[in-house]
Amino acid sequence: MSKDENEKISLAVVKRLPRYYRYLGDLLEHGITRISSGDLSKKMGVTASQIRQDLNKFGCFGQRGYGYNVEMLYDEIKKILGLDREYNMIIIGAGNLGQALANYPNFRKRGFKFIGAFDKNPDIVGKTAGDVVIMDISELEPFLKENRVDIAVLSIPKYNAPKISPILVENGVRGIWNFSHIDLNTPDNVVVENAHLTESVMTLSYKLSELEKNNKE
Amino acid sequence: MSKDENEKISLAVVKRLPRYYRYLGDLLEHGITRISSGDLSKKMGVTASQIRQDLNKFGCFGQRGYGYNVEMLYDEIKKILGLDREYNMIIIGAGNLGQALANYPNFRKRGFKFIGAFDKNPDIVGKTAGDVVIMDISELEPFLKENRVDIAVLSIPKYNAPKISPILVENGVRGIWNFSHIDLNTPDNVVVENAHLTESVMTLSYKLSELEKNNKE
DNA sequence: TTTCAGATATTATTATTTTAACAGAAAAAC
DNA sequence: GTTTTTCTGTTAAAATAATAATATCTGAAA
Repeated sequence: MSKDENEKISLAVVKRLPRYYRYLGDLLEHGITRISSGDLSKKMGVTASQIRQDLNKFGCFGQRGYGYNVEMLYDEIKKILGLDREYNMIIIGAGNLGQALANYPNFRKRGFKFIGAFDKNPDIVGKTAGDVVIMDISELEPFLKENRVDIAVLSIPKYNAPKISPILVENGVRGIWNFSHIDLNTPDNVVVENAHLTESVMTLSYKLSELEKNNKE
Repeated sequence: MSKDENEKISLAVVKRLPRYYRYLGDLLEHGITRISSGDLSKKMGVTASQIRQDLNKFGCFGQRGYGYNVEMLYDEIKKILGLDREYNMIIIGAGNLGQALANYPNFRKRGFKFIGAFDKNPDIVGKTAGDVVIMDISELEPFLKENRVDIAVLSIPKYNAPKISPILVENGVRGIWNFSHIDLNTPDNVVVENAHLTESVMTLSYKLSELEKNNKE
């Protein structure tokens, strides 16, 4: 590797990696074995320079005069993203969204494995979400003590999240995928990725408003 | 307004607005009528400078020596985000995720109104998602010709998305909330907001890997 | 072999974004 | 009232990020 291993990679770069990964997967599916940053940039609508710089942060994966080997690069990004292992996941809040996630088959394919689901609503406790039976939320803590849980999906109303979050943290959960409309306060040894759908749709409505504003002018 | 109306606001700023909006909503709920950028910055964990600069892009909403009036600022951001109107939405792909979104009551509260849902799976056509009956995908085009649809939620497998997207565009849909794992090519008069959950969870697994890497050192 | 186009790694430049600084207006204190 | 403090809008500086430029390496064809 050409770069300082300890150099902190910016989130902007990291957030682009899954997209590269997706495009490389598509290329693989189409049997394309090599690609240059220039060609990839045309496909993706970004500058070739950015692609080269982004990848170069993690190592020298390309070859001058040749480009990048698709399969090799795909595997490298897979490793960088931590997709070369399995994650045990649980769902907290097995409502509509929680169940939708549990039923989504692609997660399992990528190594994200649901091993439990919890809810406080007695009407759905006992039913299944994906492969797992929904347990009562009171069983969460004992479950955590008996099972290694890497990621908790938090899809509960915002006012409940601050109660649940510490239980997760204290029992060894190190990753939280947060769909609740609240910012979690977690210690440094826990990582949170927010998936705030409401904020996403608000961004869309902003863009729509801008569009209409410009049309009127 | 202090600024050039035509100045293009960067997406980075826009993406922060919903979060301000959420915090202001919380303040309102707690009966707090005024707040300074400094106090808000402590709550939100961002710099006061950024808050002032962000807000100032849209107007002079604050008052020296006083701060910001919570309710007034809340309403202003609401307007900026285009949340002071209703949006007619449809769901394309009423699988687990589509149904979860249709059933989420907060959308309606915010003015996002589902008026239709479509799927090609005959097993679910005829069932209801939220308030609407799921129609066969063949009815999409006639539906669009008869109803004003502002936003289409695209939650279908990626290989179907390129077929559907032009139908939406040609029939007047101007906003697409894209959950499909593909980048849509749409003309300038259409806006797309991607909600790529897979990319989000990959970012989480990256963060987890970094965490573990640092622990080992 | 040698040459040369192709393509990267890397450095330099430019643009954007964030943070800091501060003058001045309003509110609060006295 | 007057003074002091608060707190914004705005300008300036610093830090990041994106783009462009370039030196260098590779592989293949002549």
